[in-house]
Amino acid sequence: MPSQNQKHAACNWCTFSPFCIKNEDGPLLVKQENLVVKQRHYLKRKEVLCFPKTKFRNLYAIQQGAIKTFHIDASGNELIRGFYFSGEILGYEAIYTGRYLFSAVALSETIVCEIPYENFVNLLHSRPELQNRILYLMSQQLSAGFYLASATAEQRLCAFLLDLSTRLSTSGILQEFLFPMSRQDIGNYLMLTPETISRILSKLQKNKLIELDQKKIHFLRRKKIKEIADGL
Amino acid sequence: MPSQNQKHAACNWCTFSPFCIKNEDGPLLVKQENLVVKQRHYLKRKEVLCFPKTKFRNLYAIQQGAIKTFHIDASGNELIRGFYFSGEILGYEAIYTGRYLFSAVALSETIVCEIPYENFVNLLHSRPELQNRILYLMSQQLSAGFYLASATAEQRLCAFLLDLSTRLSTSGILQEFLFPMSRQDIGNYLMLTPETISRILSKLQKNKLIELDQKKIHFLRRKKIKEIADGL
DNA sequence: CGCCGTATTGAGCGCTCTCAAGCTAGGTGG
DNA sequence: CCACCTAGCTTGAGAGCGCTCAATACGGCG
Repeated sequence: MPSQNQKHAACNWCTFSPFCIKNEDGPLLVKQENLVVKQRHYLKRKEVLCFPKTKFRNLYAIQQGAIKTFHIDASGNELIRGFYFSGEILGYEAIYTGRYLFSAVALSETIVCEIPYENFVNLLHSRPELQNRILYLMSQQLSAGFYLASATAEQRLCAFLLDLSTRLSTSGILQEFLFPMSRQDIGNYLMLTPETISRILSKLQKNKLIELDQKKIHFLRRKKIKEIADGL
Repeated sequence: MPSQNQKHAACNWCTFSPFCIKNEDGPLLVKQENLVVKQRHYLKRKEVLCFPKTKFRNLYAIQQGAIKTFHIDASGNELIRGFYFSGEILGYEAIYTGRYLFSAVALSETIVCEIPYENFVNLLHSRPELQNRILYLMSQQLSAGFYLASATAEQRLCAFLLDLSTRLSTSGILQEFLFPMSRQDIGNYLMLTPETISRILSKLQKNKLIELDQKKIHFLRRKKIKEIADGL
């Protein structure tokens, strides 16, 4: 379990922070103005945050760690809908149906802030200046993962690597990071098999565009990777 | 140009109607409480509604007709992001960046209601009860096109056909409708070539699951189509 | 150390693409 | 009214990318 004396630095870049009064001690239950009640959950790897078809009650802000959302199709395949990292919000899709559409599980030890939707709505009503912020946040998610439409496996994977490198960094762009998810997860997300992911990563390494060491990836020629992602 | 004396029946099922006072005569400029000003635009086939990178000012409600949004990638391919039909809203993605991300063009003669974003926000501030509605609408778009992740061409196309049949109907589900877009557009949207679309449609017809007559499609065995979409 | 989940690498197959040739429907002008 | 033209659709043959199946290697953890 992550140490509790980290003063929750992640809150500083959480997209939800305008809705949230920071508290450095980080008690499990935080009550502020009776409006947004946050309860922190500490999840172990593979622990489930929510199940599909269960009633939608909370949005979740990822404070630390990583979450994947997915559902299992009729053939038993796991279709990954998205990844969520520090500072990102999960759950907007469920507002529409009133039920969660996907499973959400932790990819590593993860801390999430639970945001009861009812309280969230009440806060929005009482503080309309926050509306623009939430419109902004939801709009942002509408254009997420645009590169999934790219034609080739190499294009999609390169775009995904660049996407990860910006989202996993807390400030600016990283030339080096650790994959929070397995090759299998990457493959499911990009509609490819883990073998294909592995082969392309090996090829990128052979061509000196990246360096790989297990979960660690280091960009050697980011610009070239961007070109591949954009389709030359 | 569509006749103007249709009393705008489309407004009845427009998802945006809670924001909008209906007016049967349909003047080009509608002012209501100085809040949401709608200007109706009559677009001809292939006419452009907005360009990528231009400043975001308006949301658009499709009153009649059909719109496609797309952008051109570095290789010159047209990547289709979505289709919008009667009663649907276009433009949420642009809130985030403040600029339109895509081109939007009419697939046929189309009437759109222009909704200045600034007025829309003002209305939201003054009538917080509409907030839930807009959260609902944006949430809905977050799960649109989920079937794009399906593995095979046949799965994606069958899911697309079912999606179209519900969205093109104004009430309930249609067993018969006209394709508003070309095979090429369908292909671009589903990451397939027009030849593949054509071949699969022919195969579905040969197997007596659908009947085809040019742009017209008729479902003979909807349940079977659903099974294919779901991956058996 | 031995186990098991995950990653890598290889060989062969099949789905979808590419390229190319007809086909159909709608529009235009004589 | 018909000949022609064009754009979009259909159909076919062959190629290639990514999948399947399988063997091996690696690494964390008991």
